[in-house]
Amino acid sequence: MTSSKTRMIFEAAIDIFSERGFEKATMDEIAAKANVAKGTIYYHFKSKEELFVFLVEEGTELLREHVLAKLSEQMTATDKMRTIIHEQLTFFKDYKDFCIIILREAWGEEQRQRQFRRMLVHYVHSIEDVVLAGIHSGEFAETDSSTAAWSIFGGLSITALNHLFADPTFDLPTLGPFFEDLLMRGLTHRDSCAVQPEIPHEDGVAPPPSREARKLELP
Amino acid sequence: MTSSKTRMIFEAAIDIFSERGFEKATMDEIAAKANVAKGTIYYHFKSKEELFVFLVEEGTELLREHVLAKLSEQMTATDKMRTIIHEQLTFFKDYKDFCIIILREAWGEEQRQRQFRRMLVHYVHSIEDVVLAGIHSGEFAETDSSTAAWSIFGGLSITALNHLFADPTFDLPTLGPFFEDLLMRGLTHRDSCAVQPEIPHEDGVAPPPSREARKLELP
Amino acid sequence: MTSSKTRMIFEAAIDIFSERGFEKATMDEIAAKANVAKGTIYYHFKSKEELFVFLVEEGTELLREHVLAKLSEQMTATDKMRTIIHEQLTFFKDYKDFCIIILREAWGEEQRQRQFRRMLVHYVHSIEDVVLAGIHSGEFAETDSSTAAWSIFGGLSITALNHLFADPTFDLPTLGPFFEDLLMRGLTHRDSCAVQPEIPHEDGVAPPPSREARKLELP
Amino acid sequence: MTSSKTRMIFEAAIDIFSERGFEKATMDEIAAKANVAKGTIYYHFKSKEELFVFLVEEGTELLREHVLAKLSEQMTATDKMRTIIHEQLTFFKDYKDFCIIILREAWGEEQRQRQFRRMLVHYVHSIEDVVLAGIHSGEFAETDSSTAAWSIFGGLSITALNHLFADPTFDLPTLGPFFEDLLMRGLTHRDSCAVQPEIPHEDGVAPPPSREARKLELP
DNA sequence: GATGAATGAGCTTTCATTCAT
DNA sequence: CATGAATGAAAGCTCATTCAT
Repeated sequence: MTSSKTRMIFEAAIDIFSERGFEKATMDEIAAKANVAKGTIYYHFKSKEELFVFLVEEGTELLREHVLAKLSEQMTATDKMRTIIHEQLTFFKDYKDFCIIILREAWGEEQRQRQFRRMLVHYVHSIEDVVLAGIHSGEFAETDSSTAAWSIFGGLSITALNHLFADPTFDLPTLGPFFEDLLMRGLTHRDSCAVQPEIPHEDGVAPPPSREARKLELP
Repeated sequence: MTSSKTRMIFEAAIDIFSERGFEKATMDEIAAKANVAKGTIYYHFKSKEELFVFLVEEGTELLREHVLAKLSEQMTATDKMRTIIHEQLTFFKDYKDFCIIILREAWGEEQRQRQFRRMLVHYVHSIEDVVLAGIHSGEFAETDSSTAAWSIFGGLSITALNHLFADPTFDLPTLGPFFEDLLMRGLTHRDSCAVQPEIPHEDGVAPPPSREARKLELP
Repeated sequence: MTSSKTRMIFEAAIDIFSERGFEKATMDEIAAKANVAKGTIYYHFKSKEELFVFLVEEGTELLREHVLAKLSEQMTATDKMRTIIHEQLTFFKDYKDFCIIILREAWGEEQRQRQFRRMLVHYVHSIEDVVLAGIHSGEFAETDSSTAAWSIFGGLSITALNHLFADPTFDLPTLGPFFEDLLMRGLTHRDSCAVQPEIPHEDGVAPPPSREARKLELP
Repeated sequence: MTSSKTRMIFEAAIDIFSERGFEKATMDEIAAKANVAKGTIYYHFKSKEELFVFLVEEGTELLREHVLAKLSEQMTATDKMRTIIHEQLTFFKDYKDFCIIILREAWGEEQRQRQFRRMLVHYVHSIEDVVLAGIHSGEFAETDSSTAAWSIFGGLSITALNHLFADPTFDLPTLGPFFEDLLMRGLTHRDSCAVQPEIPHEDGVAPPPSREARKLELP
C-alpha cells in the first residue's frame, strides 16, 4: 500500500468489484479506473484473485477494527452490542461498496471464497465474544452464541444491503434503534414487565398502516 | 416443466448454479449434468439468464408457498412467526442449493438481480405481514416492520448459509428454538419477569466453554 | 408447386431470402412465415440450398420468360431492346424481392452461386441475341455483344437496386426512357448531327444545377 | 494501419471476405491467414462488422481516389468519362477481391450495408458530377444524371464481376474501348454523321460468329 | 404427409495473463 | 518499475438438419 499506484489500484478494484462482482469485473476496467496500464496491476498483484483476496482481507479487517475500536473494557455487554450494531451500520454506510462485496462474494467453494469466509468468521467471532460475555455476566440469557452472533451479523447485513439497493442514499445508522430493540428485547418486548396490560387485540382498532405507507417512520 | 427434458435441465441448473454461481456456471456443464445437448437448453430457455430467472422465480415462489402453507388464520402472530422460522429452516435444509443461490445472486444491478430482489421482497413482505399483525394484535411491540422482517430473513439466511458451508450435513431446523428465543424475547429475555433468579452469572463460575468447542450445544 | 404447402414455402422463402440474404435467412423464419412446421420444409426440399436454388431458377426463368414474351419476330432490334429495358424494369418493380436476391447472391464459389450465375448467363444471352441481331441488321454498330449485354443487364439492375433501397415505393419503369436514350444513343447523342456546334467549355459558365436538386425531372 | 499486425489483418480480411462473403467468412480463417491469434483481431477491431466496415470504407475511398486522381481540370467531360471507365476497370483488375465485395455486400438493411451504400453513393456522385459537367458544357445530352451515373457504375461493375468469375485472369481494362463506345455513342453510333457509310450490314454477310465462340475478340 | 423436439458443430466475442520493451 | 500489444482458451449462442411420432 506504500506506492501510490498500489493505492490507486486498490481503490479502483473496490469500486469495480462492488459494482460488477468478482466474475464480471475485468482487469481492463480496473486498470482504466486506476489510471494505470493493465500490466501494472500484474506487477503489484499476482492475479485477479490475489487482488481480490487482498482487498477483501483489508476490508474485513477494517470492519473488524472499526467496530472493535469503539468497544471498551468498561462497557456492559449490552452497551457493547449496541455499539456493534451502530458501528457496523456506520461502516456499511461509509463503505457501501465493500458491504456489497462481502455478502455477494463469500459463498462458494473457490479458494478466494473460503478465504473470505475465514475473514467473516473472524469478525463474527468478535460479536460472539460479546454475546458470550453477556451471557456470562447474566445480562443475556443462555443461548447458542454462534447462532446469535451470525444472526446479528446476517440480519444487519442483509437489511443494510436491501436498503442500499433500494435507495443508495439511505442513511443506514438510522436503523440502529430498531435493531437494538429487536435484538435486545425481541419482538415481544414487555419492557418493564407488568407493562402492556391492555393490549388492544380488538379487531379493526387502529389498523396497522399500510405497509407501503409507513416504511420507516422513526419515532 | 411438462417435458422431462425441461425438468432435467431445471434440476441440473439448480445444481450447477448453486455450485458455481451464475457467472461461473457454464451451459456446457448444465447440459452435461442434465444429459441433454447444449442446444436443447436453448430450445427450452431463451438464454442462460432466462433459465436462471425461471429457476429463481420458481424457487422463491416455492419458498413462499412452503412457508405460507403452514400458516393458518387461527394462529397467533407469535405462532406464525415460530412457524416461519421453522419452515424457512426446513426449506433451506431441503433446498440447500437454492438457499445458496438466493443469497449469492440477488445483489447487483443486472436485470436478473433486480428481478431476483423483487421476488425476495415479495417473500419478505409475507413475513412483514405477520409482524404487522402481531403489532396490531398487541403481541409484538411497535417497531419498523420492514426492518424487522428483513432482519429475520437475513439472520436466518446468513446463519443457515454459514452452517451449510461449514458442514453440509448440518440439520438446520435444529437451530429453530434458538432463533425463536432470540427473535421473540431478544438477547435479554427476562421471561416471566422476576423469574430467572438463579442464573449462575457469577464471574468465573462455569465459564462458557471455548467458542470453538461449544458451537451449537442444544439444550 | 402443386401442393399449397410448397407454394407457401416458396413465397415465404423469397420474402425471407430477399430480406435477410441466404446466409442470414433461417429455416425457422421461413417456416414461420409459411405457416408450416420446420420439418415440412425438409419434406419438400432437401436442404436450404436446394430450396434457394429452386427459387432462384424459377425466378430467373420467370424474368426471362416475362421479358421474352414481349418480344416478337417482327420487331426491330431497337424496339426489342426498348422492350427489354422496359420489361426488366417492370419485372424488378413487380418482383422487387427477387431483384434483390439476384444481385446479392450470384457472386461466389459456392455451388448455389455457380448455378445462379448459370441462370443469369442464360438470361443475359437473350439480351445478347438481340444485340447480335441488331449488329447483324445494321441497326447497331459492331461491338462486343457480350460486354454490351452484361452492361445493359448490370446498368439496369444496379440502378434499380439502388433506387429500391433508397425508396422502396419508387416506380422503376419511369426510368425506362432514360435508359433507352443512354443505351441507344449514348451520352453524346447529337441526334440529327450538325447540332451542338457551340460547346460552351468556358469555365464557370452556368454551373450545373445542384445534384440533389434535379434528381429525375422527367421531360 | 500503422502496426504491421493491423495491416496483415486488413489484407487477410479482404481475402477472406471476398472469397466467402461477410457471413461465411470466419474470424478464425482471417486470423489464420493473417498469422495472428484470433484475439489480436479483436484487439485492433471491435467486431467482425467493424473490421468489415473499416475495410470497405478504405477500399471504396481508394477506388474513388484512384479514379479521381486521374481526372484533371483541363479534361473535357468526354475525356473524363473515358478515364473513369478505364480507371475503374484498372482498379477492379488490381483489387479484384474488393470489387467482388463491393457488389456482393452492399445490398441489405444491416447497418454495415447501409454504410456501404453510403460509400458507393459517394463514389457514384463523382461520376454524376462528370455527367453533369458534360451536360452543362454541351458535350452530353440532357438526361437524368443520377440514372446515367448508376448505370455506368453498374454496367462496369457487373460486367467486370461476371468476367472475373468466368476467368480470374482476364484483363479487365481490355474492355475499356467497348464501354467507351457503348457509353458515349450508344448501341447505334452513327459516328461523325455521314461517316461509317460502308457498314457491311448486308444480311448474311459475315454473320456474327456464334456467341459462345466469339466472346470478346478485341479488334 | 407433416410435425417439432432434439441435436451438436461451429460461430463471435471476452478476458486473464504474459512478455518484450 | 511500468507498459500495452498479443494471446488463446473458453464461453454463450445459433441453426441446418434429423427423426420418432
